[in-house]
Parts: sequence; structure tokens; C-alpha cells
Amino acid sequence: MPELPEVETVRRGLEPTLVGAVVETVELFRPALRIPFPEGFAARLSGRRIESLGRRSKYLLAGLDDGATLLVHLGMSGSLRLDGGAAMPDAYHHAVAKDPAHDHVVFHFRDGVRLLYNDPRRFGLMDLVAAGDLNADPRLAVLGPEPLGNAFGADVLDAAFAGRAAPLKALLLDQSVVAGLGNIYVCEALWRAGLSPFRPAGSLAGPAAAPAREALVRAISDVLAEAIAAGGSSLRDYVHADGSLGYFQHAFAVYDREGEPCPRPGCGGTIVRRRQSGRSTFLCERCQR
DNA sequence: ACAACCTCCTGGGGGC
DNA sequence: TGCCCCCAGGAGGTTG
Repeated sequence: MPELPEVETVRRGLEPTLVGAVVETVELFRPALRIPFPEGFAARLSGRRIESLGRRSKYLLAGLDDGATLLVHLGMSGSLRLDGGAAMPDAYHHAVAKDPAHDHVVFHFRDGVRLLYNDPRRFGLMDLVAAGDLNADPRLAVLGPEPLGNAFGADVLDAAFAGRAAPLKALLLDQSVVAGLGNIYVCEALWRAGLSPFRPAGSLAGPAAAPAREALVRAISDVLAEAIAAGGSSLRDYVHADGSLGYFQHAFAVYDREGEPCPRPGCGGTIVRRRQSGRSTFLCERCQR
């Protein structure tokens, strides 16, 4: 589910409560999500103070006071919700849609504060990475640059696209090219840049395509920044840490908008849905080339 | 190396 | 109301 803007929204929602908090106990209701929980997961977390809450791509990274890192990925349908505690507004308890059947992990903190990990499809994962070089973890080591960071730019795309016959969309979904994009934001960024998801990536390499690459970089950065500002997109399962919803889905130009008019001024095209390597792609075939 | 599958899992929605 | 099929925001693995 959650792509970079949703994970970042969750991170920001959790940070004020979690940083400085001490884990009292952890309840596990199943042996595994996408992968098994590591040996002694609950015991290793118990008593640990959370020193930081970061994000890399779609991973949440909770730095612990023993130097280890709790790594959390929400997969397609995972969510993290805070519950309880004196600081929690009453309204919160009404906003949260309770779904105890899929609350697979509950972290208990002081004063009755709980953090619930809910994930109907169980494509998410949690793991503990021992103290040391976090970026050497194989899951993080393969990731490309953060799309909102200084290391990402048109030159990165030039190198990634050169000589590639794969469609543009496939490379933007490749987390080793640029980290954090998923189906929604790739569709949206390509529409903004006026580029077809089916176009061979190699056609965007080289000096002649530099303006198109610049437009694409701008489109990616803009759509992600706007989505974060809107609290992400809530489709099916995604909710904020406080149970409220994002609203960037209302700003989609193409995603899930099959049959609607292309919002580009003067275009006059219609949004279509196409099958691309087993997944849905939304685009306007009139203005995306 | 690269590109095109396939798979993990469950729930919601549409069609009949 | 019920059933069946299709669909879903990710990503790692396998196959040619």
C-alpha cells in the first residue's frame, strides 16, 4: 500500500510520541508476517528506549538505545496506530476503525500508550538490525537515492535509463533506481511529466532527452512533496498514526480515474487503464508520449 | 545483465 | 443473499 508519502506521514505522526518512549512489552499474535519475526523479538525490544524514528524509502527505522534498529515495512496493507494514553484526544478513539483480527503486533509503552501494527494481507515485515552499519543491511543497501534528497536528479536517471529497453514505468518502480515510488506516484509523476509509462526507458537517456528527464525529476519531486503535505493518499487500508485519513487521493490526475477527462488544460483526452506487467497503469494516451 | 513472469495473503467489490 | 472472479498501494524470487 503505502508508498513514500504515506510512510513519511506515518513517521511524522509517530515521532513525537515514540521518540524517548521506552518499550515495556511487545505482544506478538503470529510467528511471522512476510518473514518470521526474529528470534526473541519481543524480549529484545523490551526495556529499550526509542532514540530516533527515521525513514529510508518505504522502511521505517526506529533507532534503539542499544544501537540496534527496528525495521518496519508496511507492505501493501500495513498500518501503525497509536492508542490509549492520557495525551490522546477523545476524538481519536472515534476516528480509529478497529480491526483486532489483523492487529498482529502490539507495542506497550508507559501510561497505557500502545502502538498497534495492523496488516490484513501480511505483506509487511518487521526485523531487528544489530548495531553497526545500518546501510549495510541488504534491504537498505540495494536502494537507490531518496527522490526528495540531493543525491537524486536527472543525471541519476540518465545513468539508469541508458541502454534499457524496459518501459519507463518499470524502472521508476525499481527501488534500486530511485527509492520509495510505487504504482500510484509513478502513474501520477509520468502524467505530470507528459511521458508514457510504456516508453522504452533508453529513449530518455542522452543529451537530447535532458529536458524530459528534468521534467520527470521535477514531476516526481512535486507529486511526492504535495502528497506528503496532504498527509498521503488513503485508498483502502492506509490511515495515519492517529487513525485519520490522508486526502491526496482527491488530487489524483490519473490513478484510479479510468474514463474521466484528462485534467491537463486543453488536452481533451480520456484517462485509460492499461495492463502493464501484471499491474494497472493509468494514463492519458493523448498527452503522455 | 535483463525482462517478464510468479508468489506470498486476505478482503472488498462487481457481476450474475 | 450468495458465490465466484477479479482486483489491490510491495518486493523478492524464478525463468528464459
